Amino acid sequence: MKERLTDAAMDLLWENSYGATSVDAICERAGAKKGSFYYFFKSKSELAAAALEADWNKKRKEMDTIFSPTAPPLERFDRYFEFVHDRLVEIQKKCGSILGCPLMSIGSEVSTQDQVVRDTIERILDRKRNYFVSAIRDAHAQGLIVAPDAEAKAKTLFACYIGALAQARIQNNVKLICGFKQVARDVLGAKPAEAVLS
Amino acid sequence: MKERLTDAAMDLLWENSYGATSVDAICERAGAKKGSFYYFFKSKSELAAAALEADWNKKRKEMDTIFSPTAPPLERFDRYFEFVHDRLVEIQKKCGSILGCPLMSIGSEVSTQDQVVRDTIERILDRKRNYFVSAIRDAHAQGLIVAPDAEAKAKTLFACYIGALAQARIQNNVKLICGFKQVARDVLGAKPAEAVLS
DNA sequence: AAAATAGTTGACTGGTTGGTCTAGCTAGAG
DNA sequence: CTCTAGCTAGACCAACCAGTCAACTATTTT
Repeated sequence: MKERLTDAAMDLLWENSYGATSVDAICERAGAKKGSFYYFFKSKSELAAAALEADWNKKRKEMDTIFSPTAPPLERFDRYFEFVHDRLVEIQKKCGSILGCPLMSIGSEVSTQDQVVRDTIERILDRKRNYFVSAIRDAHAQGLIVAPDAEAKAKTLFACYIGALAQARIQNNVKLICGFKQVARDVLGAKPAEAVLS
Repeated sequence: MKERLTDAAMDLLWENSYGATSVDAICERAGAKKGSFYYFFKSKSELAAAALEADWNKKRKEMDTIFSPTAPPLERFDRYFEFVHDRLVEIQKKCGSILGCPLMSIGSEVSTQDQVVRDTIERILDRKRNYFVSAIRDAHAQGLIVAPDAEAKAKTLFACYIGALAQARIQNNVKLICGFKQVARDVLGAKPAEAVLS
């Protein structure tokens, strides 16, 4: 039941927003009653934090696969952005909209109002960013890009990435993400794929 | 009074969020009564749209100055990002938080729920992006950067920019914006300022 | 001065919100 | 069979929500 609740919450939070998602609605979708909700979670904001954390744990394995150190560093990004794109399109089929990044939309909604959720989001964003950092570090070490400060480069790319996702959500337009693989290479300062061979 | 209402709405929407901003709160801050509110606006969402539009009109002149075609194209960006930074810091002093870009946070909050506000935001974002496009076009024409597709480049830079703002809000951290001038130059593929002279 | 227009007031409504509480259910251990 | 711990049911609450309305005042227009 606890899992059903976090799943339902995640769906609704992502599709709508924190403010527009009521506890009643979450319960209804999860097939639970109010009593169960407040048995497992002591507030709406704690549920949101738990839902985000649970969601992250589900995605973690895929992230580990995609960003596996055995893959060529720049390919990791290609595969990641392709993966995200495919998933967003799939969700768009279900719910009619490009939903972007939940951490981003929920994060900027609640950041001034809910410290618990904000902290959770910050933590998860940081973990995600770390995948970027090590891929960039590896790419630099292999001479594929010039990025002596991998942290800074990762921050830039990450900002660019969530910015693109945010725009995709606002405009309900997937195109921005389609072409993001190339944008990422530009931002990283990588030569285009074919040029690397020559 | 109408202006007082849009101003109050803008403040509260930016500092908090759409969902967390009640009509009562807007009225209280504007020193108006409910009746007046609904005399001028027929709904909360219409007020939000009006507030965003009014806010844009206030900023427009400054944008025109900063992005004046008489200024060297890359300097326009420098001055713009500096301007945004200063303003965000100033607001942080008042309200304690880095608030990022209101279009962004409100936009991704309401995008799936409120078509009126969403359309307004999309329109304003587009106008903003256009300043980027022409500056990039000019920079390309003057050989300062290589950007044959100015539109695409502008989209990338813009995504990067609002992504950085979003992160700044979520983390309540201004550092990301401090260094954004340099990031922008990297994304644009410009040589560092001193190198241009040599 | 009369009439029309523009803006203001605050009490009001019906519905929803996040959250509480208690009584009861159910499955497994003794 | 009984006891108990984990869980569920759903009625309930005060606060708050967006939005309405008829009555009022101030300003212009005629």
